[in-house]
Amino acid sequence: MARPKLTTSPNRRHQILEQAAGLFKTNGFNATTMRQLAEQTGMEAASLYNHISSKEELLREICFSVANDFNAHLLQLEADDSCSSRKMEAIIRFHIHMLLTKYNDVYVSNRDWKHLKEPWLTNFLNQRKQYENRLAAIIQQGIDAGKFKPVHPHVAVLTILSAVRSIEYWQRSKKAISSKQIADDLVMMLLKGLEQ
Amino acid sequence: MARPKLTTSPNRRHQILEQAAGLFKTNGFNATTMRQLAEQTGMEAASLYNHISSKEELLREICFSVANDFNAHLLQLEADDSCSSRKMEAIIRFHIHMLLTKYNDVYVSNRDWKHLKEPWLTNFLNQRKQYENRLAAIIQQGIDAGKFKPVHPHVAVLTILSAVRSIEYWQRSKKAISSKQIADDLVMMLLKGLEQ
DNA sequence: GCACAAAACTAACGCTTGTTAGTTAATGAA
DNA sequence: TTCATTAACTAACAAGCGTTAGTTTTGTGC
Repeated sequence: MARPKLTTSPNRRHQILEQAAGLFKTNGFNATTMRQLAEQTGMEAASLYNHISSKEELLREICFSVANDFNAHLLQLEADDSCSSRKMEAIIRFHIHMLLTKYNDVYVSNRDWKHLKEPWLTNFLNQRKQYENRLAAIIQQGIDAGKFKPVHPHVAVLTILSAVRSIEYWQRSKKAISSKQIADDLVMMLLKGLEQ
Repeated sequence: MARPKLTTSPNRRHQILEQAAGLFKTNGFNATTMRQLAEQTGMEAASLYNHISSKEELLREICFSVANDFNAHLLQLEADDSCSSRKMEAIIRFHIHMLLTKYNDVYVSNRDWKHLKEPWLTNFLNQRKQYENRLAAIIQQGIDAGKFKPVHPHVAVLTILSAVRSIEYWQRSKKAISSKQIADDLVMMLLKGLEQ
């Protein structure tokens, strides 16, 4: 009667997920084959299906893991009573932190979410839209308080989120400039502007 | 002895290229099939090869056409003797203008250049790196003149280029906010910052 | 050592892909 | 008319894909 086994099974699955994130990042979701992934994890392609149910499931776990992290952080920040400026700085720094610590996952989630299947695709997009709306609300509060320039809040949100993604380019050659320097420059530029 | 024909041939080829850009933008390069492209242009997949030599050739023409436009504009701007701030604003506005007027091409070039084959891939990357270096030089001049904050110029370049790509998200639903408003907000945020 | 489930394997299926080969109808110059 | 050229067609190939089926090995609890 099916006793639980407690072998290395959960580790193995986690290991597959990590390798998948690396391959997805490097080659893209579509261009990554199950045979490549199998080779990296030291087994045959068919054997992967003892641990996962489909290729898309791997992508799904990556995307929603990242989405959950961002949602959790924002939820915690919204409860805070600091001013809009500090909140926006915290958000920018958290995005940078996520890109630095979970580079593969965030990169794949940013680029390959289109390959999610329904109903998860719709769910993912709804979560993202909600996230952007909540950021826009924070910016609107800053504008109302006279702390931010009267730009359209949604434009500001997308500008900031796009700008933060420039970190993706630095992750590869992060020797030349320190992560802290990049993060500080980014926060400065986005909040105070490039001009003196 | 092979007299030139002057049929509709060049138009047909140009039409294929336009449809390809649209499909690449919507579905991505890999996910776009020659049979889809054939259907859109009203012929069979095999017939396309009377006008083009490969699928990648279509991508190549798109990418290098965009690269040429950006290079030409920068070359012209460098000859100008306006200050660094005006130059950077002109660059930002030109990127926005390109995204608005050649949306499909710029979008595809930004995302799908990875699928170029050698030696064009290397050539494309070299051109892009050179372009970024020339932008960084302009920013460095601004810093030296005390007009820009002393951020690392390459960080500033990538931040600005990434931020400008947020326009991609607006192109779809451009009814809510006017293009001019978005462009002005973007220039303001990047040069003067979000904070008042 | 026996039973049994987890996890590996081999083999193959069904489908899609970009592209080629060979053929046919239309067009325009000589 | 003749004849070369263009541009369409049909058919098919060779390769690669994700996935399934069926089988064998491995490891642990009793």
